[in-house]
Amino acid sequence: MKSKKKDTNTEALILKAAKHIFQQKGMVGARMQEIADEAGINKAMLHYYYRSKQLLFEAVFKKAFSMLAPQLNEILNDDTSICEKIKKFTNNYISFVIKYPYLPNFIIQELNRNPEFVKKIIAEKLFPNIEKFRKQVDTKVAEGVIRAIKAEQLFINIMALNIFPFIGAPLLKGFINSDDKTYKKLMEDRKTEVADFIINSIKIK
Amino acid sequence: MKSKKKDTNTEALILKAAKHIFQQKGMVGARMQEIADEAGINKAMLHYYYRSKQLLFEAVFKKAFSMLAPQLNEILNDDTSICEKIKKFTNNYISFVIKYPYLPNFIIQELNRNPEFVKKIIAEKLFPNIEKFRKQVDTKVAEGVIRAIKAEQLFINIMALNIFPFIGAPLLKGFINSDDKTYKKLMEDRKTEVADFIINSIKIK
DNA sequence: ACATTTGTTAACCATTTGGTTAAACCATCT
DNA sequence: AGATGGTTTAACCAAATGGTTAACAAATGT
Repeated sequence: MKSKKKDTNTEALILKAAKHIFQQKGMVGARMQEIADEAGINKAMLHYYYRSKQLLFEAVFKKAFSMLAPQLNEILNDDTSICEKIKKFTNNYISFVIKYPYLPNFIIQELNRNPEFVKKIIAEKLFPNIEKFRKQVDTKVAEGVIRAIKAEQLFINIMALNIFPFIGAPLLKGFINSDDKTYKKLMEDRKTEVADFIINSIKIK
Repeated sequence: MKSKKKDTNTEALILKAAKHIFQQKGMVGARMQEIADEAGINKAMLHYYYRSKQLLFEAVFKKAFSMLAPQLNEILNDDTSICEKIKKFTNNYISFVIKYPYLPNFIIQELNRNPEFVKKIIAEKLFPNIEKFRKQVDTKVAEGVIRAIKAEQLFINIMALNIFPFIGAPLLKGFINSDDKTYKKLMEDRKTEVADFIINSIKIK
């Protein structure tokens, strides 16, 4: 495609700035000029490297999604027991989101804005699949190890308990009357609390 | 009092159209012209009745929030037992959201865009409070009726399990490979499934 | 009946926004 | 050195957008 020189890679610089702005303000709220300013370069460069706002956005979105997807593979395509997976996943996922707090909200907000985008991503194989997890759950239910529950519902519950507290943070902070520090502590506690909650619910004692 | 002008209340017409557009596209994505078109009136009327986009938006947001808040009072300020509350709330809330599917996403998206808004709403007393619920949970934990869990965490879990499946629908539909009809069936099932899931987790048997 | 207030409209305005252009810049090759 | 070709910049543009204005229409009060 293009050259080899340059130690300051403008293309990567743009992507980094775009990631920051897009994840904070969303596709419609972000301004090309603001991205250029953040990258410290001329606005025309954005179009030189990425042609349009839409294409720049898609580059950012795909990169964000490709960071999130592997986290989910942990629960969908791992070979350990269900309880182990849940423990490992909740612990790792919450650490992950504390590190990248804008990520889940960004992805979900943009998917809601444009649901057709999902098909595009599935077509590019970035999407993990639930099949393996479903079989494992069905088997364990049949064996009587966990109580009767549909794999889909269990999966939705796991996602909800892990993801929502971050997306709904402003709302939840209002209800439970806590400042940022207190809330962050609650999230830290959830690294084990969530797994316990789920396992307590499904495990037959 | 009765006349052509008055039996079609323009102010209410605007609010209805604004609700529709804002909830679908958010504050930044919505266009004043589009709202005017949807209401079938001149754009200047929007400013005549609501002065600015910001004020029109706030009117819509407050109305939306005041619809959601009473739902939550059911779990925070009701006098029945915890299990009863959870059952009643999940059933009612899911029915409510199936009826107004854009509402939770709208509120959460806008609160994330502008977290200071929370203070404004709290100041206007639209916000339910967790205090009563906290006392009830603490008591029941002490009595040994439910297992040890912090009221805040239980509350977050209840919110997450009820709200997230709607906000994260596009994402979840992708993972579990289901079309709109199948997904809606899953949501219907959750009216009882969610309560069972929670109660199984906290009740001491 | 007429004046005043309230409601409504089309045309207009200033600013912002995504996107383009033409010229300049700069590293490399001959 | 000069030509070459990718890279960068300032200036520019057309469309869109939130908001305003002035004139007009419909009610209402006196």
